[in-house]
Amino acid sequence: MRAEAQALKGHLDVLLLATLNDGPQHGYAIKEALRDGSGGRFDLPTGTVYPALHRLERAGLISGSWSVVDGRRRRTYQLTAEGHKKLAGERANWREFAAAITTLLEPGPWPTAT
Amino acid sequence: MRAEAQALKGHLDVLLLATLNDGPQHGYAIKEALRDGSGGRFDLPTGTVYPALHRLERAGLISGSWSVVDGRRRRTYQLTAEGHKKLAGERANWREFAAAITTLLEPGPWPTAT
DNA sequence: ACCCATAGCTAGGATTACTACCTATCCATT
DNA sequence: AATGGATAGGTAGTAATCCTAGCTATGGGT
Repeated sequence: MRAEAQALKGHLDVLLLATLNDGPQHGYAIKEALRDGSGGRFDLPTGTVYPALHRLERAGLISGSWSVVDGRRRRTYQLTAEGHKKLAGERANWREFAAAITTLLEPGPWPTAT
Repeated sequence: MRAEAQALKGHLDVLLLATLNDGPQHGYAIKEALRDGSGGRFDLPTGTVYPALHRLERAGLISGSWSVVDGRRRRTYQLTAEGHKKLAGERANWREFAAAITTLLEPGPWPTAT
C-alpha cells in the first residue's frame, strides 16, 4: 500500500464531494482534479476512486448518469441535496479534526503556571 | 465503530509519539492525555491504545518497561532515538497532508484568470 | 458488599484504500 | 499497419488499523 493510504482513510469521501461541488464531473476527471489540486500528492489509483464513487452513490450523496463523449462512455456524477449537506458537515468536521490533531502535535509540555 | 474511527486511521501513531515526547508515560495516562488534550474528542478505547503501543514498540519507535505503582503494574513507555526521528518526520508530514486537504476543501471553483 | 476508576490485555469484526487485473476507445509514434 | 499511452470504466481480493466485546486485577468510595 501507499504510505499515504492509511492517512487518507475516512477523508477520501469529503475530497470527492468537494470536487463535485465545483460542478458535475466524471470519475477520471475527479481523479485528475485531486491530483492537480494537491500538487500531485493525491494521485489516487482508479481502483480507489471508482469504488469510492459507487459507495457515495449507494449512500445517496451523489447521483450518476451515463453519456458518451468521443466514443467513450462516461459516468457523470453530481452532488445530491443530501450530498451538499454531507459536504458542509464534513468540512466543519475536518476543520475540528485537523485543529485537534495540530494542537496535540504542538511540542510540549507547556510551562506550568505556578 | 466510532464515526471518528476511519478519520483517525494512520494518524494515531503520531499522536502517541507526540504525547510521549512530553515525557515517559504509561498507556492509561497517554489515553487520558489524548482525551484531555483534545477536549474529549479523542477519547479512545483501551482496545485501540494498547495494541497501537505494542505496534510502536515492535517498530522500535518506543521502548517500554514494567514497574509497580500503588500495587498496580504499569508499563511505562518512552521515545527511542528512532521514535524522535519518526515524530519529526510525521509532524512535517501531517502539516503537508492537512494543508493539502484544507486547500482541496476550500469552496471553488476559483474565478479563472482571463 | 458493591461499583467505579485505574491499569493492563486479546480475539475477531468492520471499514476502507490499495494492488492487480480486465475491457475498450482514441491518438501519436514507429 | 502496428504498437503503446492516455483516457474511461470496472472488479476481486489483500492489507492495514481502529473498534467492539470480552477478560484479569487492584484500590478507594458508598
